Amino acid sequence: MEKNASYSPPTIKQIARQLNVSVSTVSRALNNHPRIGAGTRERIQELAKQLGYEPNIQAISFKQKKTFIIGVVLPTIKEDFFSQAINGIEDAATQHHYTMLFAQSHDNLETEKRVVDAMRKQRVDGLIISLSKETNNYKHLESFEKFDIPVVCFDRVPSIKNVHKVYCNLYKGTIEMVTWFFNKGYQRIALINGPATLAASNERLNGYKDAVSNRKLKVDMQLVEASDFSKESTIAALKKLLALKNKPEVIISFNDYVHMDAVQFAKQVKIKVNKQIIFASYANLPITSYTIYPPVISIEQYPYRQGEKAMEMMMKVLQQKSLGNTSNDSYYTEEIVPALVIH
Amino acid sequence: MEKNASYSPPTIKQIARQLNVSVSTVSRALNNHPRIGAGTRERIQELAKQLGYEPNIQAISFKQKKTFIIGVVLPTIKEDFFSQAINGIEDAATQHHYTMLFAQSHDNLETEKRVVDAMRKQRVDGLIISLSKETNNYKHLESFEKFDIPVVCFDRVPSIKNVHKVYCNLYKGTIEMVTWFFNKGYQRIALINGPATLAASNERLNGYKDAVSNRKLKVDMQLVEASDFSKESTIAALKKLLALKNKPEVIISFNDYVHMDAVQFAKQVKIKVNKQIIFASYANLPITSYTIYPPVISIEQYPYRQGEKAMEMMMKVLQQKSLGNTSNDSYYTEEIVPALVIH
DNA sequence: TTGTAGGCGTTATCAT
DNA sequence: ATGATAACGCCTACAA
Repeated sequence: MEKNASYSPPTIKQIARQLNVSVSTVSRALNNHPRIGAGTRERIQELAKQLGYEPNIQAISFKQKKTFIIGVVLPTIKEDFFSQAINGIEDAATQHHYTMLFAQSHDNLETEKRVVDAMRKQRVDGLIISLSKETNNYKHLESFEKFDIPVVCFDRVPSIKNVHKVYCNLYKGTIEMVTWFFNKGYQRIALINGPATLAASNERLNGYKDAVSNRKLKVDMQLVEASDFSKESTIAALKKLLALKNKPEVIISFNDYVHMDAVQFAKQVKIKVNKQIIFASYANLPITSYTIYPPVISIEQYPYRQGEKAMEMMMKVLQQKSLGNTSNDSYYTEEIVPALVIH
Repeated sequence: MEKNASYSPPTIKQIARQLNVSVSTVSRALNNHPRIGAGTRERIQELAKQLGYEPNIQAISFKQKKTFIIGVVLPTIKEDFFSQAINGIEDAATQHHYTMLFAQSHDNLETEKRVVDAMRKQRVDGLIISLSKETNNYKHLESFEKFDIPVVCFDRVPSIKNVHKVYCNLYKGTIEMVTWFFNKGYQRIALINGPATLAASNERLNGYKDAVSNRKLKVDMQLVEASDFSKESTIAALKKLLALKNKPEVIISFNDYVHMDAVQFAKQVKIKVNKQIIFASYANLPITSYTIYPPVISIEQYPYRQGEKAMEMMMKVLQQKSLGNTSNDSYYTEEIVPALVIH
C-alpha cells in the first residue's frame, strides 16, 4: 500500500521529463493530436497508462471554463415523480460523460435561490430545474443568462422566455380524462386542484372547464376546490365537496399524494370509495399499487422521459454553444403528451 | 440586458487595475488579511461588491486542490430510506458550504464502480456511499485511500477497515422485536430475510437466532426464508412459510418493501392479515401509512440521522486533514441505536 | 514533427 | 502596508 500524505497523481510534466520531451508534445500525444510522430505518441501513451495518468479535470475545467457538471435542482426527491425524473436525468448525463451536482429546493423559494446560486458559483455548465411551488419570480434564473449558463426547466416550468423547457401538456390530458368520465355516464365530476398560483393548476382547471363546455354543460365551480397539498388542506377541500347537496360522483385529485390523502379521509367518513364516489388522479405513481384504492384512472406524466429529454436538450444546447453558435438565440420547448391509464 | 457572448465575471486582476493596486493587495483585502490598510481594504471591498465580484471557485479549487464537493452514491433514491438519508446529507453539507455530486448505483456493482470513479476524477473532496447489494469487493473504495480522499460508508457498510462508517445496529433491534412478540405470547415467529450475502441479512438472522435462544427455545430454520427483494422472490418465500404444517403466527419482513409485497400476496390468498398472521417489518417508512396494512411493529432506522452523521463525520475528517493531522490514521465508526415502533 | 512561452484566477512567498 | 513573482496542470498559438 503506497499510501503517503504527499502522494500526488502523475502530470504531463512528469511524463515529459521522464521521456525527455516537452509538455506540449505529451499533451498532443495524449489528445491524439494529428501532428505528432507515431513513435513518440506510442511511447508517451504507454508511459501514461503505466503511470496511471489521468488528466486533471480541475485544471482543464479551470482553463477551458467548463466543468462537465450539470446542476440539478428538484423540489423534493421523496416524491416518486422526481425520483423517477432524476433517473432519466442521470442516465442521459452518463451517456454524455457529465456528472450531476444535486440539490433540493423543498418547494421553498429561498432555498431554491440559495442552491441555484451555489451551483452558479461552482460554475456548472448548465442548470436543470423543476421549480418550487413557491417560485413566482425568476430573477435567480435570469441571472444565468448573463453568465451564459443555459437553463432547462422541466415539468414545473416558468412563464419567462429565456429558458429552455420540457413539460407535459396536462390541459389536453385533463380534457381526455374528464371526457372519458362523461362517456361512462358520470355527470358530477369534481376537481381537487392545486393552488391557483401554479401553472399546473391552471392547466388542469382550463382542461376541466373546456371538457365540460365541450359537452354543452355549464361549469359548476362548486365542484372545484383547491388544496395546498397538505393533508389538512386536502381534507378541507374534500369536506366541502362532500357537503354539497348534489354530491360529486367522481373526484379527480391534483396528484397521487392528494389522492391518497383524500381516499384515506373518505374511508374514515365511511364513503364507499370507487363505488359511491370514483377517485381518479394524475401521475400514476408506482406506490399507489400498494394502497387500498389506487386511482381508477390516472394520467401518466412520464417523469423519466421528461428528465431524460431535459438533459438531452441541455447537451444539445451546450454542443451548439461550443460550436460558437451565438447566432442561435432561440429557446427550445418540448411538449410531452400525457397518457390516460385505466386500471 | 447585458447579455454578451464575451461577458466574463470580474477578477481580482481587473479590480487591481481599476484601483491602481496590485493583485496581491486585492486578494488580501478580500480575504480580510490582517496586514492591510483599513482605507484600501474598504475601497477594494466596495468596488468588488459594486462589480459583483465573486471568487472563482474553479481557480481556487485548482490551486488548493480542494473542490468543496462531496460525492454521494446511493443504491436508489426511489427507496424512501435513501431519499430521507439524502436530506440529512444535504442539510449537513449546506451547513458547511459544501455541495454534492450525486449518483445512484442501482444496486449494480459495475455501475457503482463507474460512478465512484467518475467522482474521483472530478476530484471530490470526499465520498459518502451506501453500498450496492451486489458489492462484494472493495477495490474501488480502497483506491480512494491512495488518492487521500476520505470515504464514509453508511447503512450498508463493508467489512474493510480503511473507511469510516455510520450504521444502525439491527442485531440489537431484531432481538428487541422478536422478544417483544414472545412477550405478547406468540411462539412461531417467521422471518423473510434478505440474501445471505448481505451483512444486513446476517445481522437480522443472528438477532433472530439469539432472541429465540435467549428464550430457551430451539431455532426452527423452517421459519426463516430469504427473498432477493423481487416481488416474485418474496412471494415464493411467503408461500413456503404458509405451506408449513405448523403455520407461523408472526411474519417479520426484511424491510417495508418486502413487507408490502408479502401483505399484498397474503391478502390475495385470503389470509386475514394481522389477525390470522401478524406482519411486522423493518424501516418504518412514511408510505406504509397509506397502505392497507401497515406493519404492526417496525424498526426505525433513522435514515435522515444516518445521512446527517455521515456528512458530519466527513466534515470532521476533512477538517483534521486540513490541519495536517496525518498522524491520525484511525477510522471512525458510529453506531445508531434503532427504535422499536409499535403501531 | 517538436519545443517555447504565455495564460487561465488565485494564493503564497518573497521583497520593498 | 504593499508589490512583484512564481506556482498549480493544462492547452495552444507561435516559433523552430
